[in-house]
Amino acid sequence: MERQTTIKDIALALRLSTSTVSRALRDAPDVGEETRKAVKALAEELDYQPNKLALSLLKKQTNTIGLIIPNLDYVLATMVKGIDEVALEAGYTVMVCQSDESFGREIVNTKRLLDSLVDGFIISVSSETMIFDHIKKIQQKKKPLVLFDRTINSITAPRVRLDNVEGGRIATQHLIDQGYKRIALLAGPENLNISNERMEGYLQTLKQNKIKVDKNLIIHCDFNQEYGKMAAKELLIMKNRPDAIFAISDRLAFGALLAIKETGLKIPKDIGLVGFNNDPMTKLMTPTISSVEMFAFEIGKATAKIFLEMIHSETDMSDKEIIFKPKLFVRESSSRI
Amino acid sequence: MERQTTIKDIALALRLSTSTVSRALRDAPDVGEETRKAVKALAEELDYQPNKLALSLLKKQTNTIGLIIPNLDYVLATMVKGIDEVALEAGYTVMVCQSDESFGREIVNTKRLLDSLVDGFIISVSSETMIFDHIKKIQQKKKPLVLFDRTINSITAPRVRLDNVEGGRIATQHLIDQGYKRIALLAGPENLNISNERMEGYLQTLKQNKIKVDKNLIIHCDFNQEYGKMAAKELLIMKNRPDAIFAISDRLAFGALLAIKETGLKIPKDIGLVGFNNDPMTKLMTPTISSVEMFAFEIGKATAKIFLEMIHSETDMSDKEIIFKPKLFVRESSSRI
DNA sequence: TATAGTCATGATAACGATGCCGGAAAGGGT
DNA sequence: ACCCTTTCCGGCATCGTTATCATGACTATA
Repeated sequence: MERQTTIKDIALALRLSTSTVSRALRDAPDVGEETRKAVKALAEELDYQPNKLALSLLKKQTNTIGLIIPNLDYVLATMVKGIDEVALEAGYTVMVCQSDESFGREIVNTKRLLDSLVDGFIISVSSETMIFDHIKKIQQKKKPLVLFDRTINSITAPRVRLDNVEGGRIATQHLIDQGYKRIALLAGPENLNISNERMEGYLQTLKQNKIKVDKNLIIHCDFNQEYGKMAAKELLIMKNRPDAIFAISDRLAFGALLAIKETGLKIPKDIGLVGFNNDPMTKLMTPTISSVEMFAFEIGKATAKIFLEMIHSETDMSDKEIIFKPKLFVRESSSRI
Repeated sequence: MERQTTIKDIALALRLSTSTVSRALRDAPDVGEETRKAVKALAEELDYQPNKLALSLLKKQTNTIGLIIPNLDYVLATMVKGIDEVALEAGYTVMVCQSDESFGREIVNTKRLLDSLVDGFIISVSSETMIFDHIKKIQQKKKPLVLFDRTINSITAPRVRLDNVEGGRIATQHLIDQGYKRIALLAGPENLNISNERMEGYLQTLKQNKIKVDKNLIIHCDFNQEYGKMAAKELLIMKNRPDAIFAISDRLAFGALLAIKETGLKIPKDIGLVGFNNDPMTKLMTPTISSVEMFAFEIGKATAKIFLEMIHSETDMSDKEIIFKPKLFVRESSSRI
């Protein structure tokens, strides 16, 4: 690890004080024209780069954002890309930490990032997380915090998310419109609010259409195609099996698709299927799968923008909430009419 | 941004010097038992956290790894997870930067991370990158550097990668063993060595089996299912169409699958298909797609381990190379016998 | 000609922590 | 009574940079 050239080296070489060199480099006034030129020339020659650590220590600002996410699946990777793009543009670097859906890891990550003195946090909580002390701690330290995607109601902070209830509604209504009568729900983990909100939309829509809710048609499982397949199997062997499945995520829908194929049922004739996320893979399955687009990239960008706004303006934004409207892409798996 | 308690606050409150407080907190000798207890108690009470910036400045070490990757697709996300896991364990934080397959972005990211004084770099280059000055600069500054997955031959640095030639071989040989005669290759960008290595394996195997290479059966395209589909279409409408396609990545294979289906050809009877990466999705397609497993998670872990070794030992490791052996998972898309 | 006002620069403290050196007090051995 | 260890602690420099204030040399004005 080679020693970096510092402002002091330049000062010494030019018989100037560090103050003058510092001013010259920053184009501050109060520096003679010749001096400035000489300093800049030497800086260039020695490949001088200001030491960010020293600056951060002084300014108490690291230009770094701590990003904590549960995993790196298609949706989150896309959101990260959106966040990254906006942050980079604004001169911020993002430190991505995966909690891997584990509460413990999320706490460790939070602590680590707090210690590293990131300027603030952007968080999507893990599915295990039900206690939010670690997040409150961030706020106690008065660090900017923005929640996105999987938000938390008991924490007061700006949030960016999809209107998941609406997403559940449009998916369910679409299935009903296609003539499906017994619509099952493949839901995510029980305490995950994005899942519960989509379920809420599902329930509302059934009620609105005067369809009685059958609790047996609602199954919770982790976001994993294996579980999705098993859960769907369970549904399909029921004596009074559903004639449509609304999966709360495409991963689950993919699993369900497999299960359906194994039973020999025809899609969309015997059974309909709608997923969520609009993963590009939905277009590649046979049949192609209808899915709810959630505008992950846009959500990512909006999240980063709010974060930057929080950093730069001192106004309280804790009640700010940006909600994106979902859009259903109808494909073969649910087109019966 | 609340003011953090510092060692000075504790010193002042306890009428001690900062030196003593510092020693007490670090369990250094030369501190009275009572003093130590008092300091620790107060530190606990005030929720004292040492300022990492100050430490980094002093020690010239940030405990941070700069990770530059071209994108966050399934394979890379899995590798990142492996790197993350090992790094976290060792007390390092990873700064992930996506170059988004752009040469310019890769340079910007490198510069940014260099300025942030990361302790070293782990890099998988973008497909556009053909000039490596930015990477040489890292080495000039004597920062540890490990290349992984998409490595570079003209740079002397430890590297961790798959034996891609072997991967190309086993996939091609498998297709030949299944009785396919005209095997097409859906390759990646022309200057990407992982793609070229897999192609090399393909060519070697054809030669070994005394099959003449038909240049028309080799198509280069970006890693994107749309392009994969278009390229496959091109192949399929040839007068003398191939009876098997070896796609250099599963994304391309998925595209090819669609194209094949649209032409009405039967898989694996009329045409065979093998992909690369063993993306979980291969198991969900209809038919399921044979694919070459590349042990992404293990490659990630091995990469991080080498990096840590480089940091901690002073021995030169620039010729270290870890090569993982690929493994073919045969599925329906190529099982004709 | 004295005084005020530029202009260019230097000196010093500060950010938060550690490492080294030195020194006071207490105790032990001769 | 003297010296030498130990034990415990404070002072100072340091990391690289900027902010604030001070200084010196000119120049313009009354």
